[in-house]
Amino acid sequence: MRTGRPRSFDRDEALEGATAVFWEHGYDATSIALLTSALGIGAPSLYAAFSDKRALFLEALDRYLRTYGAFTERALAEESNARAAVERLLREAAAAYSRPDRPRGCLLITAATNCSPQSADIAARLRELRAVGARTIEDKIVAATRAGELPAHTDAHALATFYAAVLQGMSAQARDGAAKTDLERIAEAALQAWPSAASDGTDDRAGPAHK
Amino acid sequence: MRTGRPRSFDRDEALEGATAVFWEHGYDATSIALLTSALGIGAPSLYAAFSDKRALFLEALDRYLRTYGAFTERALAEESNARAAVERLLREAAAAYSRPDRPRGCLLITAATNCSPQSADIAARLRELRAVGARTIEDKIVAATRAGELPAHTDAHALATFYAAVLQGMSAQARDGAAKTDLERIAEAALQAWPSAASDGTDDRAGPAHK
DNA sequence: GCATATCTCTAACGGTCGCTATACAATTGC
DNA sequence: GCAATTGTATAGCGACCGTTAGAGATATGC
Repeated sequence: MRTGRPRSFDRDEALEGATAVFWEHGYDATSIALLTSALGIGAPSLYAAFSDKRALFLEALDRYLRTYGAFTERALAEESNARAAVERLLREAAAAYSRPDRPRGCLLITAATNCSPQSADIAARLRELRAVGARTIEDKIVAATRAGELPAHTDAHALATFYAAVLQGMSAQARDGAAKTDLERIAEAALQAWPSAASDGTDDRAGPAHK
Repeated sequence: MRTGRPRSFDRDEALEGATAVFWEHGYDATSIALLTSALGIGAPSLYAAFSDKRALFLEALDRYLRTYGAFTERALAEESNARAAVERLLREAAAAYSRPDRPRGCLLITAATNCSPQSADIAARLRELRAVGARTIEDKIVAATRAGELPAHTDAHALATFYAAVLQGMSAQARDGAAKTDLERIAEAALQAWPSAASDGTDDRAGPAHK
């Protein structure tokens, strides 16, 4: 067994708590004092377990994406139909962003919206990860278009950017206090922009999703 | 004439500069040092002219809403047709959020997304102003519904919340580096959710905007 | 028991935060 | 000219920032 005085707290529990604080206040506005008081541990213990604030945030982010935020990848991977995947994505986001037992909105979207110049790299990292997510949606749409599920002239990039924007808007609305049903209605409205299968690419209603 | 040593800078120019800094970094992440170096004036001059950081922000916010952000109110007030008003609102937002000579996105939407507990009142104020904006859209939709411009069963609150979310999503996308054309395509896609005039309230395509 | 290893606590580091006292500069009124 | 008034520059306030040294606590190995 490992020698020395054992840690007085559960590391994963602390990481969970830190995730919640970062989720609520974002990277810059979360101070070490806020973290230590929320976790009930001293600063030296926190530093011994997680190196420093930046590393702790990145680990919390990673954990978030593998748990609370994993529904996005799952929806896109598990649904074979692209429209069903996006619908599930939006509906699960409506639920995930408004859960009463968790901070509202999405950590990936909100945690580094306002940041000082010295944490610009954190903001850049989150932006990059959001771009990966948007790209995953776009790839799904491209594949569906090739499979004939969508009109041949579908502008996958524009459509993916639209749904990425809707997710960001839903996160913002959740933070502004929107109810789960409000978010669900946003999701339903956004699905109206999905190009109809009957479209031949000249249909005005599907305009923005075509070139 | 006014006695004493004259101010060495133009107050309104300084306010303009401060607006840009707050717009870029948000309230909390904007330090006095960042402001004074950007404006080229000393801290005592800034405090003499604007009281303190909070008052300066609120004044910059007020100025922003009367200038850069005024297009929202204008679009809703000047267009008699609700659909035309929302379309103009979204298109002007696409342009306003991506102007190369200004910070990207919307100050009202982004300036207090991440904030420490001690600036919670600033965040609350911005949230309140956003709610007023959403309410203005909702009122426009209610009036249009009464005028027969929209189906009688139109859910004005849901539709207004959707477009408020789209604006927030467009602002986020602009901050993430989306091009003006990307934002325009988001606007076009969002307009697909507008209930068709021919709808009788049982049309599935207009579902989310009806009760 | 004792050495060793690891964690926790108190206290404090240098740096930056928002903000301001004080001294000096520049103007008007007379 | 000189008093009065107001802005600017330097320098520093107390508070908090992220972070860590040093001392004490608590486990294992033998």
